[in-house]
Amino acid sequence: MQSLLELRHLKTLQALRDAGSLVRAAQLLNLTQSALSHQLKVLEDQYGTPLFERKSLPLRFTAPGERLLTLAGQVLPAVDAAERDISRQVQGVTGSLRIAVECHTCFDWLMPAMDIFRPRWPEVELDIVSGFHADPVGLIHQSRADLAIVSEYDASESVDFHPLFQYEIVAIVANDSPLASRSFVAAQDFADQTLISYPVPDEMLDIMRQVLTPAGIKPARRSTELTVAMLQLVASGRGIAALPLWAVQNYLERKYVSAVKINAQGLFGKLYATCSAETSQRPYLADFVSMTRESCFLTLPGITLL
Amino acid sequence: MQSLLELRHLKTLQALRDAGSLVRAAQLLNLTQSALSHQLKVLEDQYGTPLFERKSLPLRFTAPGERLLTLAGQVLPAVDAAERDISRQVQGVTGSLRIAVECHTCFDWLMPAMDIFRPRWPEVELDIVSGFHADPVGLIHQSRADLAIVSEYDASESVDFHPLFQYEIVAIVANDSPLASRSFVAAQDFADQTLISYPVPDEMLDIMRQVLTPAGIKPARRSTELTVAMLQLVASGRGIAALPLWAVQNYLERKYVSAVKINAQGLFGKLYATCSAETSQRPYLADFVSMTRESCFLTLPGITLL
DNA sequence: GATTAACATGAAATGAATTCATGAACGGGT
DNA sequence: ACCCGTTCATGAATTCATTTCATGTTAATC
Repeated sequence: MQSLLELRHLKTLQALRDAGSLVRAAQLLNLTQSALSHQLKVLEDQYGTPLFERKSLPLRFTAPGERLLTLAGQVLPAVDAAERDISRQVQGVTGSLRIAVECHTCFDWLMPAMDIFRPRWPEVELDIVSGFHADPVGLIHQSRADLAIVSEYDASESVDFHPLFQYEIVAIVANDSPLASRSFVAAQDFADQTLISYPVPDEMLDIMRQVLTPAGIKPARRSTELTVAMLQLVASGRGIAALPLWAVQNYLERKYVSAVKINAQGLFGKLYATCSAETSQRPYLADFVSMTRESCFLTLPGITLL
Repeated sequence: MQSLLELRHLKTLQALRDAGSLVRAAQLLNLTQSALSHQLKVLEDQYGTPLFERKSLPLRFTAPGERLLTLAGQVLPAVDAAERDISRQVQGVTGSLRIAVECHTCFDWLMPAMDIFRPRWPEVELDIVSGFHADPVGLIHQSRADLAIVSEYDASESVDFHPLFQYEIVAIVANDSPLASRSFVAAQDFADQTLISYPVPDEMLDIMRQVLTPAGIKPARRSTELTVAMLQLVASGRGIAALPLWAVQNYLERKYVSAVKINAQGLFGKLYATCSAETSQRPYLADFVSMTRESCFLTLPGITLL
């Protein structure tokens, strides 16, 4: 009758609470739903009590479940802290993490992620390489950045790619637009529209790169830096935009504008963190990547981890 | 590069510190020395640093090793506490643990063990059934005791046995006795001696039961309640005693008396905790047994866990 | 009533931890 | 100095636990 509780179980319980369901928790942990189900069953058998109510949404934990979550809350941060301390003892970690971004919306999740990172690695110089760069990988080679957030995986580059997440990009149209009631829009629907976008080159926009350019369609363009401004233009009938679903969810719920799927299968943007092989070794890099994935998964609605 | 640190590893590290060597730590954990060696190697590879110095005695930990020990010190008690809380939530634990002992020396380790137990299970009524009983198992059947400490394993009894530990029983003789220089003594050597013992029936003394009675030897007896008094009698040449090595270690180091092995293979006393099947289920019972084994192993010199 | 989403479950497969069987290194004793 | 006993390391085999796969069940939704 030995305790077979392990840190793994505590992590599962926390993920379950944070993610709200076994399926989502499993994504967070890079495991299958089945694995978690088995794991929890073992624990419940061991303690002779259920740990959470399966039916209810939101998920509710039983008293023993809550007790284990409390335990996880004391234990897991302590473990994290200890492992970071050891990293410091072994290789005096005093590096830098200068991040280059090529997409505007990235800031929405990058800032919170950086805020979590900073106190965890106080001695790492954390920075954003200002401006939007068409070739962020170049910045890494020139040592002007340590990490770049990019939307394409290119195995041929001599850098490491760390998958982050995937999100759906939807067409944003005025509520009274004829497109608003369509089940999806295709490339041709953009032909006679003004595409409202961020002020970046074509090849940095997923909608151009993945949909319009391949179809040979080059709509009029109008650009602005701010997402709200783009939505204002759309709402007032000046054109159509293509934005991440998570970035506009709030406005959709308030029916400020309408969203339509792009193509029958939908259009998806992917994000990777890329850095030199050397940077990949740094303990804080792995921490940054996994922490970012986690915090994005928990805060951005409708994303999928890669 | 996920953290593969688990509670198991923290337990190993603590056992290593407490036991002072891999071999002893392995006994404490019911594992082989090899298992621990592999476990630690994995950790050291993971962190890229040794965790302790192998050569030095007493064992020394490196800074990262110490850091993990600190972590273990915060984490493991918290885990213990959480699991006890859950036991209470699941089955309101409000039982009793009345312990019957048949051997005098047992008190030496039983008291400290009880002192550790009490704060861990405040709601369990902890007691010693006073007096020495020839048939402690009977007390269990009569519900006059919940747990008995016995020295023989008898599978035919309708009670559960929980092995505790094994210790060597040595013959204690005066320093100037001719027996003192022998490499061991046998049954015949007791024939013309006075056996100094606790005031209990023959069948409760290992030396009688296992050595003298089988050989048909029945020496004169003289008895006293106190171990020191027995040693005093031996030292002044009044006879010979047979006592657990761990109980007399102090006196041997001060050369107050001499110890001699009994028979070529040595004489070993074994101890088991026995209780009803029902009592075995109680969560605090398992805790008492494992805690007792551990505390005895760490404090009594020269014992082996069963 | 079909359809989707979430969880459970048994069997198979994977993978990790442990043991077994050694070998090397160290530290007394004689 | 040389054995002898002890401790730890190591590679291969084994055992054991965890995870996945494939599928079943249930509940909620349109």
